[in-house]
Amino acid sequence: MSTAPTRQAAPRRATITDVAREAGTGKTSISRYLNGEMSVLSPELRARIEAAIERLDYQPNQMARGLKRGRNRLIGMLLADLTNPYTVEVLQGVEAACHALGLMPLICHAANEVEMERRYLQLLTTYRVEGVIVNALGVREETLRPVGGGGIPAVLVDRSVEGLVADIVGLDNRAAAELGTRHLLDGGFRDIWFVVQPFEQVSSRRLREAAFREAMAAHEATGAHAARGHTLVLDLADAQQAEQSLAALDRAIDASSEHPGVVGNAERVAVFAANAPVALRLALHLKARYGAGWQARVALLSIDDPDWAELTGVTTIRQPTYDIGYRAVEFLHERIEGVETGARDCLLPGELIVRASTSG
Amino acid sequence: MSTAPTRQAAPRRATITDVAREAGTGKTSISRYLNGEMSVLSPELRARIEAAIERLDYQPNQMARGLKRGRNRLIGMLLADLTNPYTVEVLQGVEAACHALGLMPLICHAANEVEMERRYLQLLTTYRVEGVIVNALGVREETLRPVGGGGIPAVLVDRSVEGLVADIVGLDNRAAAELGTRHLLDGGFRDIWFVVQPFEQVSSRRLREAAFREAMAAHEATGAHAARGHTLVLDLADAQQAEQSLAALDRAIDASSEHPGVVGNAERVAVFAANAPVALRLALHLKARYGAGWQARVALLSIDDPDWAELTGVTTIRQPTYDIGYRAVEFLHERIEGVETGARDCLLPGELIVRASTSG
DNA sequence: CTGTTAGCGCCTTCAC
DNA sequence: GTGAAGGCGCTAACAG
Repeated sequence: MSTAPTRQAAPRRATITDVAREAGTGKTSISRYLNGEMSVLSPELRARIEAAIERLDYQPNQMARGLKRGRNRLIGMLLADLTNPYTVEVLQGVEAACHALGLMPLICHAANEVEMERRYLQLLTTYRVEGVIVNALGVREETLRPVGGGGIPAVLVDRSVEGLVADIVGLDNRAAAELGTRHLLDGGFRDIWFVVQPFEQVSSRRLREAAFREAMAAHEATGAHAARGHTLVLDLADAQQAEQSLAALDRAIDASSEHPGVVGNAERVAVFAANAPVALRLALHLKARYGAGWQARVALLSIDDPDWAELTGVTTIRQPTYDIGYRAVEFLHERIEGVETGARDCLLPGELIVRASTSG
Repeated sequence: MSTAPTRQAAPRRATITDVAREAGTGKTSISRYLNGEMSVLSPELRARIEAAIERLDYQPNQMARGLKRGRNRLIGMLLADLTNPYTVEVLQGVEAACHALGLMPLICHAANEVEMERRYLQLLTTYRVEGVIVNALGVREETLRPVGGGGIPAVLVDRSVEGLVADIVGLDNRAAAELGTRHLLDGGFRDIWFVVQPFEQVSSRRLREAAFREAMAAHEATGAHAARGHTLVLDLADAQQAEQSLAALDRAIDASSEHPGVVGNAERVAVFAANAPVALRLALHLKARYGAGWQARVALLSIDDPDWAELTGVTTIRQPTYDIGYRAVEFLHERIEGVETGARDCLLPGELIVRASTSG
């Protein structure tokens, strides 16, 4: 009458067969029980199964189920950069939606390396994820080929991928950039610098920059006070380039005013950061150069609303990050379930949060 | 001679059987090829296999391999709170180590909800992960039971779990808290508030608080200038409680000095935040209450070194987060490979980064 | 209502 | 060197 083995070394997890034996029935009934087909089970059998499962601490093997059913409820989530708060916030929405839909996200962090991205993508297909949510680096369509037509369903977040037709959800970049630019213009700023990372590859950056220029041009056309707009490319991954860019900005600031603190917005340089990482880099640089009072010299405005914006009083345009993540999963889920509509765009609006930086 | 089907609807991924047929051989040889047993394959066959794989764009199904081999190279990573920059940084180390060791991390975010944590843990075992890295909430051992003895290998990050014996890697909390306290004491501060989230459940918080008190006591014993230490519990999840705590702090600050800006450290209140989320909450509150010049009133020091610390000139104790994540995976890997040593502790040192906040 | 029979895609003896 | 057969844990027809 040996009940429990004394040595608990590697107590191989109970399988469906074990449970069947324990309950004195066949595997089928167990399977039915697991899949909630209760109506087809006599209360008596059901009770026995319940007991057996309990006794053996049985938990069905998802891998095996997946293998058999051809769907494992796994989806991939490819992230370009987790140090960007935007990404983490989106992730929260993704997690929540996955949970609600019974999906399990496999999170992969490319850490801004294209090669990593490629490897992860391939790894994900190897695990037979049912779909992928991609917040891509500026990669080519070919890297994503397996994902697009004929491949596994994909939905893009924030940025599109050249040549790849897929659902995309993200900020309404045009509206957001315009909103910010207009806010600055309305505030009386006449010298506005739009600072953005190299944007050829990344659609959202491209769109923001273009919208900025258009908004400036539109303002020009109204004949209101003259204002000059500049686009400054800041490559956060290239120290050399970054230094140069920042130096150019410094020159503009130095030229704009010799009397910090007593100038109106018309004399103050406004800097419009295309996203939080850029804004942070700018703020750190400006503080290092102009001291704690740097904001008297420069008005910073940023797309994205990181922690420190409130703390430093920087005006921002907050993205509906949680919703972006949530919607992305919903879209993907629909695709997985077989929806065949053409590629959809889901553009969510940003929210302007005015703080001291642009009101001074 | 139909080569490619015109309709690419759902081109079921090629299986090992397809490849075998395409290469005109048996599945066994394909399997051998996949597992790198090249020496046992004639160059000729090997070439044919290579070609077939190429032609079919074949990628072995990890799930099936896992099912057969009993190991799927998946590990779970349970995170208490992704909004804490600490977590993200640790994650980077984890990702890197996984990559190096051929593991695939399944990342789960409990978002500070114990119930979520439980669910994810159960989900992870369901996917038959080979091990788990846990940055737990203040949960009971029972929740983690499946993980500990007899269950799947686990290694803890940052906090221990009561009653659970497992490897743990994290900051040397005692040394870090002592380092910070001494820095404050050396700076001449006489009124020091240690602010920490409810710490009964979380070992790292408990250790930091205890070390703080001990350091204060030790200072007392030296007979140097008198200094008072207070522990303030700040529950970030409870608005009511938080308000009260902050009010208590405010009273202390108000009492300490009526002449902001002209006081030395002896008159200035020092606040030692047990981690970044606490520090942020404090900074936001203090700024709201005392305005942009709040740092003239209060000296803030924090364990953790978030983005905004440099920007606002706050002194910090930086944790070796990347290494923590990396080591955690290494430990886990060893366990997976069968290492049976007793539970190990890996305590890594923090680094004091002195900024303006504590030098004024 | 319940059990039996085939596989899902892959690896692993064990023969040829 | 190579291939056929069996089984990992589970589900999905089919019978009873």
